[in-house]
Amino acid sequence: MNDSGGNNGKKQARRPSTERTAQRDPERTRAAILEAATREFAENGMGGARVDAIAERAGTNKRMLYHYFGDKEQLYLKVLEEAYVGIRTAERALHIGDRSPEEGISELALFTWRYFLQHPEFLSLLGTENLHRARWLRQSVRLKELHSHLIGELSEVLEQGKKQGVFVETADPLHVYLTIASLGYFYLSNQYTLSTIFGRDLIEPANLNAWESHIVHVTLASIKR
Amino acid sequence: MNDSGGNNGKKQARRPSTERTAQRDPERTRAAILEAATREFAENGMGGARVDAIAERAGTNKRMLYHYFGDKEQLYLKVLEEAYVGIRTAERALHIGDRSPEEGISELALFTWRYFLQHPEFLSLLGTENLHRARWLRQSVRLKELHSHLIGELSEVLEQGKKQGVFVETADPLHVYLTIASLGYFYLSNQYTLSTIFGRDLIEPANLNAWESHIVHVTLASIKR
DNA sequence: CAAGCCGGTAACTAAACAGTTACTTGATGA
DNA sequence: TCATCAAGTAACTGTTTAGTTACCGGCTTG
Repeated sequence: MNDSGGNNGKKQARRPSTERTAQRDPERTRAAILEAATREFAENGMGGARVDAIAERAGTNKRMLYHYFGDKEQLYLKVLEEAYVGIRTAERALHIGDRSPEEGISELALFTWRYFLQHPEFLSLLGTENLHRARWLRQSVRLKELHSHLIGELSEVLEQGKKQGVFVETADPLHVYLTIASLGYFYLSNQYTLSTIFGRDLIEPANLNAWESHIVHVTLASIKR
Repeated sequence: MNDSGGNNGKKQARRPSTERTAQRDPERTRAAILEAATREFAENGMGGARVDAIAERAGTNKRMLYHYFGDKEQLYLKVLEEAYVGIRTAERALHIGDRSPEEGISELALFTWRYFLQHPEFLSLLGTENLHRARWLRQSVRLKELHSHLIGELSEVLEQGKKQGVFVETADPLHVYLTIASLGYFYLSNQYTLSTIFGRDLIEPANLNAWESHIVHVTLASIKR
């Protein structure tokens, strides 16, 4: 009775691993798990993502995942935080106040659109997090201060434009940002249902370029005097 | 040894049900399942929705769900189709060509915004379906013709506006619709993360009203000559 | 130079899950 | 008045899943 099965309630010794151990590299393993998790959560949502799939994608196993990140929920929050840090960091490098107000707004709109286009996983993660009513994001302490900078800088550009008489007095920084983000987010995140129901391939380069111009046009038209 | 458990591999007779059977009503049961499924899928996505939870919410059991709808995927597609039929049916009742072109566009924008506001489950279902790249919607035969009417009617309104000289010649019906839908969809579907990161409660009535006006303003500003 | 810690593996477990089966009940029409 | 079929119940099953445990081995340090 040395074989597997048949001994109730008692653990039995496992066969020792005979495979050669891969080179150790904690940082690499951690980063691989985070990247694999980003893809898995983006493709399948929080509910559909599989811990086994993440471990396999990362070329490691579940034990390491739990070792570095605690559990599935904490790993998910880490992924979400990193995604936000990514876009806000790139945004800061823009310095939209350096040129004319109109160019500043146009630059922000173009940046946002292109960032969304190049980071579909960011859009997916936002979608998943909102499905769950920001349940995990709300727990994050890191992220609240990350966003005041954006609104502050945008506010300055708008003020300058108002002073120069090119923007209307009612232009509001949050509204302007939400307008830019709305137009980019919806077009890209909903491209699959939209392409299906309207029978037009929205991701085709000609259509993408047209929408890019449209975003800049709409944003400026809504605030120009 | 007549008790439960202990006889391997062989089925045993089940105790007959002693509970009183509820009144039979196939239509009611079917409708209850569909409504419960709509809520469950909207709240948890396709991956997170539980068949047991749907049955319980509908006040019935899994057997009936499989009896009426085949399986989880077919039920989900039915829910999605009904959601689209719902908005497109309400939209048709608008007759946006009956007044001036400007009023027509404004009416469509207001209708879309208010419909989104009153049907959060529709937005959630779109989000889930797009996460899966319209995997199920693509299989639907019913829905493709449902949308040509919308674009057709919108196109007529725009043409009339161009003829009257109030709209620019470049105004495109799909772009106009996508603009309206973008501004409504993003604000509402992403309200939870947005409220969290910007520290402002977007669902507060004052903010909702401001955004409603904003949508109409932006849409018209983008096409007015 | 050995002891123990840290990075790593793979098998294991309890619970949850989609889907099925065995059976009951009520209505209808021949 | 009974055969038949549709509506309904609840227990069951095979599989998947998040999370755990037992064990391994190289590197660092006392």
